[in-house]
This record gives sequence, C-alpha cells and structure tokens, in this order.
Amino acid sequence: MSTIVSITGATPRAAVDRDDAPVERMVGNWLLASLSPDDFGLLAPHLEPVSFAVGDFITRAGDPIESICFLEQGIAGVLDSLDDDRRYAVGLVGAEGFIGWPLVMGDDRSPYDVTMRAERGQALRMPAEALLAAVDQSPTLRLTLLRFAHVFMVQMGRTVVSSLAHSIERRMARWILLYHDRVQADEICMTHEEFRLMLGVRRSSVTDALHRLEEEHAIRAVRAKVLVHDRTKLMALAGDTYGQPEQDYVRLLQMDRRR
Amino acid sequence: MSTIVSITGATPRAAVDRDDAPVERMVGNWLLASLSPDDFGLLAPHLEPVSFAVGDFITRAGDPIESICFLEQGIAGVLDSLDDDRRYAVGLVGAEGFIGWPLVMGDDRSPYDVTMRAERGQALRMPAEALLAAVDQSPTLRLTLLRFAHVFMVQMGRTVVSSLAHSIERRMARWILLYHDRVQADEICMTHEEFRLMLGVRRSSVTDALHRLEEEHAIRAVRAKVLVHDRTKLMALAGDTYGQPEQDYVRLLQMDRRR
DNA sequence: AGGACTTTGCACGGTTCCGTACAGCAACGT
DNA sequence: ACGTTGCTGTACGGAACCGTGCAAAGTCCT
Repeated sequence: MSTIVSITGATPRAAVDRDDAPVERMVGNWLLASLSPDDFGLLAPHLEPVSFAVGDFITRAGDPIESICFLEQGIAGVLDSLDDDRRYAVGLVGAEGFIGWPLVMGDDRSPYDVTMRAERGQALRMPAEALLAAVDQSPTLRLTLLRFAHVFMVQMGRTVVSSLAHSIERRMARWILLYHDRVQADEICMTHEEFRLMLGVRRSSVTDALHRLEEEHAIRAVRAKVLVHDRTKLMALAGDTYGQPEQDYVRLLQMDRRR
Repeated sequence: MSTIVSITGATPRAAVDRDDAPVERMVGNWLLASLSPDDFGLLAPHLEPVSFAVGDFITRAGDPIESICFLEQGIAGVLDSLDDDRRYAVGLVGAEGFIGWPLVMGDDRSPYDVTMRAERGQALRMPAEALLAAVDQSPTLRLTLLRFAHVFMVQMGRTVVSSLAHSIERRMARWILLYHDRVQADEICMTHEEFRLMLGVRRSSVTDALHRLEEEHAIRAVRAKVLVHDRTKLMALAGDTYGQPEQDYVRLLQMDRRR
C-alpha cells in the first residue's frame, strides 16, 4: 500500500498549503491560482464574488448555463436526478475545480443539478460568454479547464466501479475522502440524510456504516458531523477506487507545483 | 411516455439511415460523417483502416494514447479496472463516437481499457499528434470531438444513477438499448459472461434477468445472442436512465440532420 | 459419431441491503 | 421549563443478490 501513502503526500490540499506565490494567496480557487498571469488576466475583469447557503442551487439540470463558478470555499454536490424526486450524487466539486464545464465542452445546458453542501459557500463567478471568449483566446486556459473536466470524468468512472463492486462501508470511506480532500478541515458537516443521497442507500445503512468506520477508529461521528481521524485507514478501507483520479489531478493540473 | 417514443424516431441510427450526402456514404463513422468537408479534409490524409477481433485491446489503462480510432463497425467496451483482475464497463462506444477522447481533453494517457466487443471491428485510425494538430487548426472539429466526450460523460452519470437505483433487470434493459443503438442490427452477440462484466453482477443473475425480459417479450435470448424484439418495452423497463443522453447526442452532434 | 469445450439453467444457503417503524437524544425557540 | 423539530440509533421481516456447484444443452473439432 505504499503507493497510496505517497498520494497523500501529493494531495491537492498539501500542494496548496505549501504554495506561496503571490497570486495564489489572493484567490482561493486552485485552478485560478494555477493559471499563468496572462490567463488569469483574461478572466479577472469578469470575476465577481458570490456566496451560497446550504442547499442553494448553483446550476439546475436542463437550464442554460449562464455563468460559471470557481468555488473558493465550500463544496458542491453534482447530482443526477431521475424523473421522480430521487437524486443521486455523481461527484463533488470544491476549490480544486469549477462548475460549468459543459460549457467548455460545447454544451450550453447543464445536465446536472449542482448544489452547495457547506454552510458558507464562496465563489468567483463570471458570465458564460466572457468565459467562452477567454477560452477562445487562450489555448492554455482551455487546456486547464478541460483537464479538470477530464479528471472529474475519471472520478465518475471510479464512482461507477465503486457502486458496482464495493460495500456501503467502502463506498462511504471513499466519499469521506473525496469530501475531505475538498474542505480545508478534518470536520465534515453532513447529516446521515445527506450521505444517503450520495450513496443511494437508506438512511439507517449510513448510520450502520459510520459505526463500522468508527469501530475501526478511522473517523468519529458526532451529530451532523464526521471527524476524519485516520486518513490512511480510510484509504485502506476505500481500496482502489480512491487514489488514481487524485494522482491524475496532480499530474495534469499541478505539475509545476510538485516541488 | 410520448417523449421516449419520439427519441426513437430521432435515434442516431435513423438519422444516418436517412442520410445520403456523398461523404457520409464513404465513412461509416457518424462523427466523421458529420464533419464539414474542410474538417474532414484535415483528418482524411492521416486516417488508415484497421480491424479488430473480439477482445482486442484498443487502448489500455495507463498507456500513452498513441492513436485515436473512429469505429466504423463493431462496438467497444470502455472498462475501468480495479487493482485485482475485476473490470467493469463504464460505457460503450460504437460508430457514433471515437476512442481516445482524453487526448482532446489534455491527457496523453488512457484512464480506461477499451476492448472490442463485436466479431469484426473496423475503424479508421490516426496518430495522436496528427489529431492534436488538426484540432488546433479547427475550432469546429474540436467542438465536435469535445461534444462527443461530453455526451459520453453524461452517459456515465446515468450509469452511476442506474447502478444505484435500479434492479439488475432494469439495468440490463438499459445496456441492451445502449448496445442496440450502436450496432446496426437487432441481433446482439453477447454471452451472459460478457453481460456480467458490464453490470458487475454474477453470471446467473444475468441469466435470470434475461429470462424476465424474455417473459415480457422485450427480447429473445438464444445462445450467445440477444434478439431485440420490442424496443419500446425495453425503454419502459429501463426507465429514465435511458433517453436523455441520447437526446443530447442528437441535439449537439446532429442538429443539422434532424430534418 | 464421439469427445472437448462453451454456454446456459438451476438450486442451495448465506449475506447485504431494503422499507418501515419507532424511540431516544440534541438543538432551538418561546 | 416546555414543546417542537431535526438527527440518530435500533429493530423486524423481506427482497435482492451473492458465491458456489453442478447438470443440461449447444457448438466445434477430429
């Protein structure tokens, strides 16, 4: 399992913590922070700060994408919904990415609901047309945005495999890790009911799985919160559905920051 | 369910059947066929025909992408593998798309195994560098390729939802439809063992599910084959995890062909 | 025709997970 | 203090699905 441990060392959060270039101090979004001054300059005039509350919709499935969001704080769930009311999480986006990638891929509508999952979400938003214009001007900017979409896609593939092959306990460990990677704290604020949506299971199965993770001392579960206690143990539990997309993210989007 | 029936009418296969422009006679790949003469001209000099046998690898997970393939005949399974030997299908690609899209998204390695699932697979292949050069020259070509990747991604999202929410029988109906869309016949050559991989279930569960689909007269299952008998019934069984990505495909990639 | 091999049908007990229901407990307002 | 609301723990029977093993049936080769 030495490969997995090495991923921890190169995890996106660590890379950002270590970073101290001036631009990257100013913006909390890692993608924006990784842009060249020129590329950032293309976007900067159009960026405006916005904030979200828990449950706020950032985009709605089927709606035209009018703006894209670079999250700086908080974490968003990407949900695919069936015709009935049930919705299932297909991914998470935090400060490591942006919301609205279908635009860069040639679609003007969002296939997903994207909702804020954290208490105070903050983002930099810009109009769709401005982004498309910027992307047409700068191949490197386009590359960065496309690479994020690609990593997200790889992530989704692992979600498929995970839901086909793994028990609820393992899948839960994976989602906790994905969440943990994207918030800047060991405290994950999420009720069992919210976990239920991500995993597509019934609420009490979440309770049971959390208990088992707690027995293994990987986490501590308190009311409406999960405290990450032992990341290494979580990774061992999650197995091989966690790790590879994270490596891809570092390889494709933080090549110059790996020291 | 009238919306679903209307999708059938606008299904990619139908659009191609109706088509009779000269270029589109010559190439069996729908993406290539939909390109403008100029865009097609950028690719044509580099395209060389190749053929594949069942089980042949078109790309291997982790390997550099040296060429991309536009399938003309046959159908390929996109597989994500765990560290052990188990592999699970995350999608299918036939003549409606191409293999190697990570290249266009800024990655030079394939995250997936892609293997030929049909008896005689035929494709037009071109070197990675040539494709990248062509894409840099033509924004519209890039758009087409990205849009395919996007629809494939939406497809994957539905696969997640389907595996979380639906019974084996429903998921099976969905995969049969996806397969049926991509081959030009009502005869699907696939053993229960191969279905097993796509669905991530045990082989005898496939047998049972096929029997239930057969009881409803949606299909007929014979040795190593499934005969699609009633597409409408399959769509009703598959429910809402089938249909929307197919509509997106038509909307984004065949806008000018819908009559 | 006979044998080897692949594919399919079926059955067994065991496990995971579901749907549902209800009770205990924490947080919060008044 | 009190009730209200939201979150969590637990229990029950039942359904879906698993792993396994084996027999029947189809296909192919010689």
